[in-house]
This record gives sequence, structure tokens and C-alpha cells, in this order.
Amino acid sequence: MDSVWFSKPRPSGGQPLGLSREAIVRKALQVLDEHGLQKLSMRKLAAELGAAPMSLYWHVPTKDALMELCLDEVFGELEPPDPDVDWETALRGMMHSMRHLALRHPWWVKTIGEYMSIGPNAVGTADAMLEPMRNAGFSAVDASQSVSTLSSFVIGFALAEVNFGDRGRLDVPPPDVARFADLYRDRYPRYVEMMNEPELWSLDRQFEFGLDCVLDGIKARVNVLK
Amino acid sequence: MDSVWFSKPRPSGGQPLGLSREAIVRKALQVLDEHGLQKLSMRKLAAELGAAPMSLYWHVPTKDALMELCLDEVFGELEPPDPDVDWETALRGMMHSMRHLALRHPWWVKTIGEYMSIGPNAVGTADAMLEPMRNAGFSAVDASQSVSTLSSFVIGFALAEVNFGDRGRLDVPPPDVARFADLYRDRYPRYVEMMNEPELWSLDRQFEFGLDCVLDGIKARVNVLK
DNA sequence: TACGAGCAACTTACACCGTACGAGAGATGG
DNA sequence: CCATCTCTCGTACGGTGTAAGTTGCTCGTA
Repeated sequence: MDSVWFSKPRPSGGQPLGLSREAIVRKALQVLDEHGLQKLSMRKLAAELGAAPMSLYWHVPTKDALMELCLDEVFGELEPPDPDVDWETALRGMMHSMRHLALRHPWWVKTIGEYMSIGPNAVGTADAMLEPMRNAGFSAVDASQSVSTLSSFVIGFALAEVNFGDRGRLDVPPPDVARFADLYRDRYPRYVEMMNEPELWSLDRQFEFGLDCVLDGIKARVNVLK
Repeated sequence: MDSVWFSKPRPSGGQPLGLSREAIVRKALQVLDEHGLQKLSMRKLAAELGAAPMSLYWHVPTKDALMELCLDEVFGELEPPDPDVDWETALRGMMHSMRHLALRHPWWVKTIGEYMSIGPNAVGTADAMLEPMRNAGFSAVDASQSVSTLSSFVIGFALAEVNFGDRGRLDVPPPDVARFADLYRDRYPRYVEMMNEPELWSLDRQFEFGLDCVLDGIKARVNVLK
């Protein structure tokens, strides 16, 4: 009756499967990147891993914790700058890769506001941003305020950019802009005018403009030996 | 049997209750501000309004739509600047009130990344930011890039600020900083050093630093008549 | 006055979610 | 051989957003 022949392939209380914290995080990242934030549930993730939902909870205390792990993992994709270049090009490079990292992982920018980001990779990233500045003679306060300003800008920018989705990557406004413009033209003429400015649809240029502003401001405000 | 005495006060298929899109949004805002993002559900919101869950769906197509309405409503709290002041103090003022608006409504910053924010109040805010610059002689492109840069910075900053919660408002690091520092000191010395810099715990000063940077950059980069 | 239309609220039901709790199977060490 | 530890699983609970259909109220028209 309860012979082996009638038992499921991996009945109940199975032996160690491929599960591990790393494997779970890896698969979660894959789901997030491919299907987006809304599509990640513990149940689906477990199914994707060929395991039962509750099996994940041995390796990860809660879904929020898993999300924090995923967030930190993405921070790990940021590589530290070449130590030979000056602080400005080092930081400029890091900001660019941070923006592209955000565009690669839209869920990352959207979720980063929910958690504290004090995992090893996040802290490592902050440290890597501070290093070139300290080496160039920035005080601890100047360096940290500069990093805070730079990354605030980049995160804020990427958030807006991700938000407008793939529309932002097109060279041409989306089709319903016409209706939108008609609706708002009278009340908000400057906005509508701006919307129709083709040059503005280059987010690359917009990003560069902002980054230049911030860096200029830092250079003007900080005493560097140099 | 089904006499009035035995019927509920407002049985089934009731007459018009106080429900309306405005009332729902108002109550939703109240719940969001008082209890936070996680605590807002259609069911609880309905209960709070003395209505059945599904009753809300007559006035609002979906919860996402409701959230968009709430987001836009908060944009409405931003008042346009005094038209007599120069563009810089106008923008500076708007950025300050935007930051404080974000601190008043933490859920707002955290959620703003999920939706497009093209409601009337959001667009009105953008328009109000463009106005002083256009009047000062900024080109459409310069003005819009400047606004984009400024608001990216403010949103990004507020996101981080809200994130660290009330801790950020204290004059003293939270108690578990010591453990944290011990754990990371060897690997990430600059970060830990920064963390112990007492001056850095003034987020007001940090914000001012960043805002000054951005505004300086704009001034250096844009041809104004003036 | 009777009646159909439409508005605004309701009930029920479905599929899904995170996860507490406890039961197991297998490996390991005494 | 037994106890213990490690990992996986099944069940169940209380929640979620919302599709579908139902009921009563009010009002314009006959």
C-alpha cells in the first residue's frame, strides 16, 4: 500500500536538494530581471527551484530578507574604479555604471527605497566611492557629502528614467502624447512645450548635464590639494 | 420575518453613502500618513469608511489607480513660488518644500518610483518649476534639464533620508553602530570613519551642500540674461 | 401612479500571497 | 542502535486585490 512504488519521487521530508541561500538569491535575481518585481513570490520562486514553498524558509528568514540580499547582490556588480585615475573621472565612471546598473535592474531602483542597504556590497560601494576622494585630499566630511550628493542624483535620475519605461529610450514621444498635450497645453504651457522639445528625449544628454552640474559644484566647494 | 426590525441598519444594496472618489482618496492619504504604506488595503480602507470592500471599486478602478491619485494629491501640497523672487531662490525654495513634503509623507517617496506621475498636480509642479527659469531667460532645454537635475537630486536624497527612518533625525548614531563598525572597519575603513563623523548626522547640512552644488553647476552652465 | 433605467452600494467567490507550525526523511556521531 | 542535527515538505491560517452578479434606491417619463 505504502510501498515505494506508490510513493512520490521525493516524498515528504526529502534529502538535501540543491537549495542554498546563494542558489535562492540567484534564481530570485533571475526572476526579478526577467519578469519584474510583481512576479516574484515565494511560491513561484520555490516552484522555479523545484522545491516546496516552505523549503525556502530554512535558508532565508523572510521575503523581505531575501529582497535585501538581492539588493545587496546587485550592488556587487559595481566594480571599483581604476586606482590610477583622478578622483573626478573615477567618480564619473562609477556614476555611469550605477545608472546602467539601475537600468539593467529596474526593480532594484524601485525597491531600494524600502530597505536600508547596509549589506557588505552596498557598504563596499560607498567605501569605493569615498576612496578616490580621500586620496585626493578631501576631508571626511567633504568626501561623504559629495558622495551623498552624487548618488542621490543618480538614484533619483534612474528612478525617473526607469519609471517612464522603454518610452524614455525611444527617439520619439509615445503616441498618446498628443492627447496629453492638448489636455494640458492651456494650464501648463511650459511643461507641454518642454515635452515637445526633441532634444529632451535624449536621457543620456540629460544625465550628463546633471552629472556635470554636481561635479562642478563639488569642485567649486571643496579644497583639494591637487 | 424580513421586517424592518430584523433588517440591518443599512442592509444590502444600500442608498448612497458618503462615498466618493475624493472621500476615498482623502481617507487613503490619512491611513498612509498615519500607519504607512503596508497598512493600506482596500478592505481596511473600506472599513475605515464604513463601507464594504467592493464599494470602493465603483469610484476607483483599481488600487494602483488609487495610489496614483494619492501620489498626485500630495504633489498638490507644493505651492508655487512667489513670482517676484529670482529664479534661484524660487527653485531653492521649491526644493526645500519638496524635501519636507517627502519627509511628511514617507510612503510618497517610496512609491513614486512605481508610477508615472503625470497627473495634473505633478505636471503643475513641473510647470511651476520651469516658469521662473524660463522667465529668467533659460532656453526650454536648459530649463528642463535643470529641473530634471534638481528634482532627481531631491528625490534621491529624500529617498535615502526616509530610508534611514527616524534614526537620521537623531543627533547620535543608533546603538548597534558599534557592532556594525567593528564588523566592517577592516574591510571598509573609509565608510566606518565617515559613519563616526558627528557632523554628518546633520542631514540638513548635507542637503544644503548638495543643493548648492547643483545650483552652482546650473549657474555655471547656462546663459542667463540677468 | 406605474415602470424601466441607471446609479451606488452590497455579497459572494476565486486565486493568490507570506508564513507559523509541526511532521518527517536522511545523514551524522556516540 | 539510538539521539541529534539538517534540511525538506504538507497543512493551515489570515490576509490580499478584484471579477461577477445582486439588490435597493431614485428619478425621468408615460
